[in-house]
Amino acid sequence: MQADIAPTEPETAPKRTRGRPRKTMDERDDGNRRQALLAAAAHLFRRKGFAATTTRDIAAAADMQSGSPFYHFKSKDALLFAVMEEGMRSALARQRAAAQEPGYADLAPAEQLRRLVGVHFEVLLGPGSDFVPVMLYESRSLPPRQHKALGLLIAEYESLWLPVLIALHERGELRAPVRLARLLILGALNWSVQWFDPKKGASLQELTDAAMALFLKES
Amino acid sequence: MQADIAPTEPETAPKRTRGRPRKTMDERDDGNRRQALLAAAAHLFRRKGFAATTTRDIAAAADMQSGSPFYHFKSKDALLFAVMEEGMRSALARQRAAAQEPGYADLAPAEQLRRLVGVHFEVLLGPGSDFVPVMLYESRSLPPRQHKALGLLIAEYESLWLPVLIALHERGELRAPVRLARLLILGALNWSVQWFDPKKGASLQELTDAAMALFLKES
DNA sequence: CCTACCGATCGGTAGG
DNA sequence: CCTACCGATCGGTAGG
Repeated sequence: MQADIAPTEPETAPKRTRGRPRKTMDERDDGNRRQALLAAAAHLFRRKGFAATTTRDIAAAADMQSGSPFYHFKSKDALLFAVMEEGMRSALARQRAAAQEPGYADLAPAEQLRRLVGVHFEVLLGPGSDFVPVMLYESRSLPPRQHKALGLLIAEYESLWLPVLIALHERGELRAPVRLARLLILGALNWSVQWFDPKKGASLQELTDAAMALFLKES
Repeated sequence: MQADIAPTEPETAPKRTRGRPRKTMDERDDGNRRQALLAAAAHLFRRKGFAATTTRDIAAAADMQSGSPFYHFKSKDALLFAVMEEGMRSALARQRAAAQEPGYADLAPAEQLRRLVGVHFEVLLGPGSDFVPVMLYESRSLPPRQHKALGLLIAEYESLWLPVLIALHERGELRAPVRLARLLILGALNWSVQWFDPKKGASLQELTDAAMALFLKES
């Protein structure tokens, strides 16, 4: 997802033994400093929350000085919004890609739901998954205007689930009312951000299986 | 908890027409100022988050001056912990009361789960339900020591669910692995804090029904 | 509990 | 992007 042209580091003299690596030319000219800021912000916002994270924290994590984030982003709010927007666009793209794989349309609804759930867990818990969790847990920190803009993307994402849930409901494999079911199901998945530990416990595959077993009558 | 020997307030003339009501004798002597602070803090922490809430905000909401909260609580952290602890103790007490109603032990496991779910929704979304949501969504703001203390109460609360889920699993009414099922189920319920609107949409009863229909094979 | 206040920190900016 | 800096705000305290 992220371009990561890792340069060699031509430091002529090894001056430092602690601290993060100093920026080299390659890194600087790259125009990827904005991405570095986004990734640092996403990580810190997820770990400490938006309000408790300092723009100085973010700058340091991206190896910059305290004022430099404002060269790339107008404000701290703008950084938050950019993180969330990137998270949602990426999530949407991944779900759409999964739905466009050959043969997807012929799958049984239960199998289609399994794909949705699996991709959702990956987006929430897989590698590089800081962006969407920030979106989920910090949206109240957004100014109203941007909150509304985000809402459109969220609605789009949720709309991907509806036809599948309707089909399952019609077949009797999902008994709860469809719209409430969607809220409850997404809640069950989203909450995993709070407790999932990649270093121990279940794998994403096991999680997906458990969710399917929990929600569906037959599968 | 704190002695509160409040003097009478000999205002000879009514000077104000705006602003929240001035404390009267009854309110002041009460020793309930601490409770007022707790309720105000819970409300604001839930709405804006812990870090984004100012001790000045809280003081104003409890009709005090900016320094006064620190007469009742050692620090802002202490206030947060008190909110969370009260929330968990109340939730535990309500679940235990529900489990002690006559005939509860003879209920089918599905019916016992329904009680657990119903009380859980009330604790999260019913009147005066600011305390537990704060606990759910702000626990990362707690210092480690208090985070651990809270963890004990949470474990106690979760332990109430296990026997019921095990019984359901044995009967084939719950197919997912019990521990994962508990995490997913509580997640589905807890997430309702994000979207539930008491003024429109489903009632708590409908929510409970939908959750039961979603999770259980027969009921 | 209020008054008056302090030291630290924070988001953001000018100017290069 | 860095340097140097500002104004505002914040948690907390002394002293009554």
